[in-house]
Amino acid sequence: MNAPGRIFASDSLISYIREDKSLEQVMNVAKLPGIIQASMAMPDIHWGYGFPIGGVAAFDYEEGIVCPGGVGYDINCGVSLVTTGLTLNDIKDKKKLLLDRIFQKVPAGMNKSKDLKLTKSEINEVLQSGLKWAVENGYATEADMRNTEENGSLAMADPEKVSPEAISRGASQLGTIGSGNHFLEIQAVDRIFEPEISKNFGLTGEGEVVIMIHTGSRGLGHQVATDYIKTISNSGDLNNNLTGDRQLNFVKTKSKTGESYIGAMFSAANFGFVNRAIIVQKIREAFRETFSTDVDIDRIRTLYSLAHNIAKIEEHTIDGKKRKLIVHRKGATRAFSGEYLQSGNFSKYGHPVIIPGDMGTASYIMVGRKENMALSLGSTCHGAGRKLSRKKSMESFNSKQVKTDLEKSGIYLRMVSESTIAEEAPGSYKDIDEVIIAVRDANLASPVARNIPLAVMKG
DNA sequence: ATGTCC
Repeated sequence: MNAPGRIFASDSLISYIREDKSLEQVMNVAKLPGIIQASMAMPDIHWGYGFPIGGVAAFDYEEGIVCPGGVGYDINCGVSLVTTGLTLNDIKDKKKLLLDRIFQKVPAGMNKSKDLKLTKSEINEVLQSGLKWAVENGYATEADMRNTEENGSLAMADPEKVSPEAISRGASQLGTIGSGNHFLEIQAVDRIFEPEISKNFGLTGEGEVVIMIHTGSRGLGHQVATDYIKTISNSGDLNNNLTGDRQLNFVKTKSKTGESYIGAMFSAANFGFVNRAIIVQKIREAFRETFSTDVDIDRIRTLYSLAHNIAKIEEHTIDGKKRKLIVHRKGATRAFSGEYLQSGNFSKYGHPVIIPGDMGTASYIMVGRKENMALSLGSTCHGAGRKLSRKKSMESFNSKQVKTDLEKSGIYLRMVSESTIAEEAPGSYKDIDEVIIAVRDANLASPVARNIPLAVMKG
């Protein structure tokens, strides 16, 4: 190993890590050349391809490497949270109608977008400029853009490095949810822990209705990851893999392939930001149709949108020296404090950090602690983290039973595929409250608010 | 995660 492993967990959460191969994966990542500080893992860590899900690893940007497996297949898988200004009481009679409308407008599962098919040159613009394209074309507001990581527009994106196959897969997937753990959920703010910060984030108070979107760059990002993992493993260079696991292939950032991957990965990330923003627009339409003039559409706002599968170029202080690093976060969320951000909307407390739970349990809005820069390169968890493999979940849960149980708790469920529901049953995941306590006690991030689900749609 | 197979 070229660096130690550093796992953030509580006594009870560490027991899950002993049960799967994620500890071995933390060790594999630690073998990568030039790894800075440590191969890190968040409390929701679990087994993934190559890197563990919940892993963080950084390398020098100029001299070091980039590893597509350290980002994963769903590039810019991430979360957006939308505030409505409405209370639980305002929507109680229309909860089902609202979710039905959204379900009608936002394709999930294998379904594609019917009304939004882009030409090749339009897709190139999406990949190049992300949310800037969405704002210019009426698919997002200026405020949506301001409240998105990097304004939803990664400048180093290079659409020419995205294969035609990836582009064709993405062509009719903007504004879609997908399947697996992706979802759209109507929630209510259940508890506010930090009233000052929650106000700064744009929350009105306990009981406010909010909407959470969890999706990424769909087939487009998946194809980008597949393309580059294949290119690197077929390059014949025996020095780009030390572990035998091709999902841990790496290349020098400044090599031709390294620069191409970064340009393609950032393009896919821009696509992911636009994907979530278009879903926000569809939510606005659904509110307008459901509440007519009773609701102020301008009040439907993006609280924040951010990625938890991405590699970013960031400046960090390492051994007292400022260095430009490429920080891989796979199933880990950026959580920068106000001190680090210095300017912009959230420079007072830090940017909002959105942490989804599984369906049926709570989700959190958090804020990064300044101590986390030295501890985790400004990172925190990305969710509850799986406890059972997809296969084990399918064997253990029955989708009809899951739906009945959710409805008993007052949670309305719309789904495309029954098997996804069994795969994603709440019992497949760790206890989100436990993960949040571990993150808080490790000084990575503090809870600002806790949300509970009212209605959920899945692929 | 994923047109769950090149």
